[in-house]
Amino acid sequence: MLDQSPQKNGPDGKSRRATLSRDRARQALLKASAELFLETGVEQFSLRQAAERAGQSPGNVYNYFKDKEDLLRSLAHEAVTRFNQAQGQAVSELSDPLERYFALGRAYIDFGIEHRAWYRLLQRTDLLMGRVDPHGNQGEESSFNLLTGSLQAAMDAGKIRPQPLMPLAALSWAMVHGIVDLFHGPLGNEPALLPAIYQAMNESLLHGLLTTTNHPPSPTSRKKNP
Amino acid sequence: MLDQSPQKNGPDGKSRRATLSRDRARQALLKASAELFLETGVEQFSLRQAAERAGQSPGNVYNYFKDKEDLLRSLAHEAVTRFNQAQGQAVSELSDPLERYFALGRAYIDFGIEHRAWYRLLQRTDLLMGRVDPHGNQGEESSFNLLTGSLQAAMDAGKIRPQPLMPLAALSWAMVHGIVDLFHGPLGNEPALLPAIYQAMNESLLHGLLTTTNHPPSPTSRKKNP
DNA sequence: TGTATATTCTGAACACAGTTCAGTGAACGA
DNA sequence: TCGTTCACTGAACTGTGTTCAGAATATACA
Repeated sequence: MLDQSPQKNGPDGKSRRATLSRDRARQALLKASAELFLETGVEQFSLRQAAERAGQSPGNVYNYFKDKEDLLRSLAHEAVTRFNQAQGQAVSELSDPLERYFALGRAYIDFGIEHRAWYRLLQRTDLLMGRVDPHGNQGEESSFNLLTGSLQAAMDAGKIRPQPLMPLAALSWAMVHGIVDLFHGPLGNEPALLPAIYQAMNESLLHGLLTTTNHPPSPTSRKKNP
Repeated sequence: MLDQSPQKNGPDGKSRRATLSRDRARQALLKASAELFLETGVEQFSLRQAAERAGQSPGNVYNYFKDKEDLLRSLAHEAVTRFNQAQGQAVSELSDPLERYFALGRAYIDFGIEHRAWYRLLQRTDLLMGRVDPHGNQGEESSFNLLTGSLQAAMDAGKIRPQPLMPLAALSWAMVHGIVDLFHGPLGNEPALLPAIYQAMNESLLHGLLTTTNHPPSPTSRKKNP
């Protein structure tokens, strides 16, 4: 029931030209919005400016979108597609689950840093990682499923210690998202740190921080005072 | 030169009463703002409503703050103090560097989730982790220094593998921030995941994800194709 | 005390935001 | 050609941050 365009297909599909015009106007609005959005970012984005750029009156926007948030959500569909493509492409030629896992993380971070405006839009509209699938695209797999899939495969193959899947997936998500967010903010002036952070992330995740003979703990129990 | 209150102390300190009144009005404004802020959050916070709540006219705010952003920054000072206190308290009775490290992370996440509004304000004003020290408080140590300090101490004590400090600190920061941000957004409905994420974070960071005999890599070089 | 000066504060105004809606005008089917 | 439909405009409403002339008030000096 997520029809944000009140397409009232009259009986026997009448008013075809009108519908076409509808689509064209809506598309023009989306295109102008995307343009403006890339210039201003989410925070500064203005409905009126978008409408003006599309050659329409402000009020007309509400014939196509419920409100500003709805327009942004529709915009975000485009971003979600790009993001999913980036994620899919990152692992398209990799079969080793661990390699896929790290490639996903790297692609995630690269996308978030390179397409800052889009990423922030995805974040704002809760469309990140495809946990809320916008238009149920059957073709491309949800990014979150790619992540959980690679982790589960790595466990099944005995490459990483068996453990609950969701916490580990969420933790991985939090890591890459946190890195992106830090580079959008307080670390924005130090892009040179990124490669070193990559390395720290890889080594820490793979081998842990400890130096000594770390008797790998059993998956369930853990001692408190070593 | 960050005097946001244009205190023009005339020669020989005249107009004492006026200055006192200034402080009271400013304080009333800050108090009302904090109240309103906790109800609305950063995004919905309104200058006019804050002024009205403080019994002042909207324009008068600009006698005490440069603009809305400046008022929010001043508000954030309060939050930064609370945050630093939480961080300091978390490690006040711990001496083991690794314990301090994990306690900091846990306190960070707890603060971010419990005091959502304050945390988002800190994030927005770039005051998080005290990298930009607002009022140079000598008494309390910067939170970021607490983090780097515990990591450096852990390395010095030979508890964790030696490696560049800043990337690891940034990575740790990104992790906890990412977790907080995810629970502010897409994971907001699943607070039950948090303890499991804690455990995944601890075990992954300590021992790594790998199962097998992971010959701990030398600190500098790392093979690419094992 | 009375007067002059300085400071605090108000209230109206401006530009811009999102949103609503009565009315216009053009395309459409009959 | 006539009605009907429907995309669209343009004005209006509320609320935002911000500015500023001037009122109100407190201070300093006589």
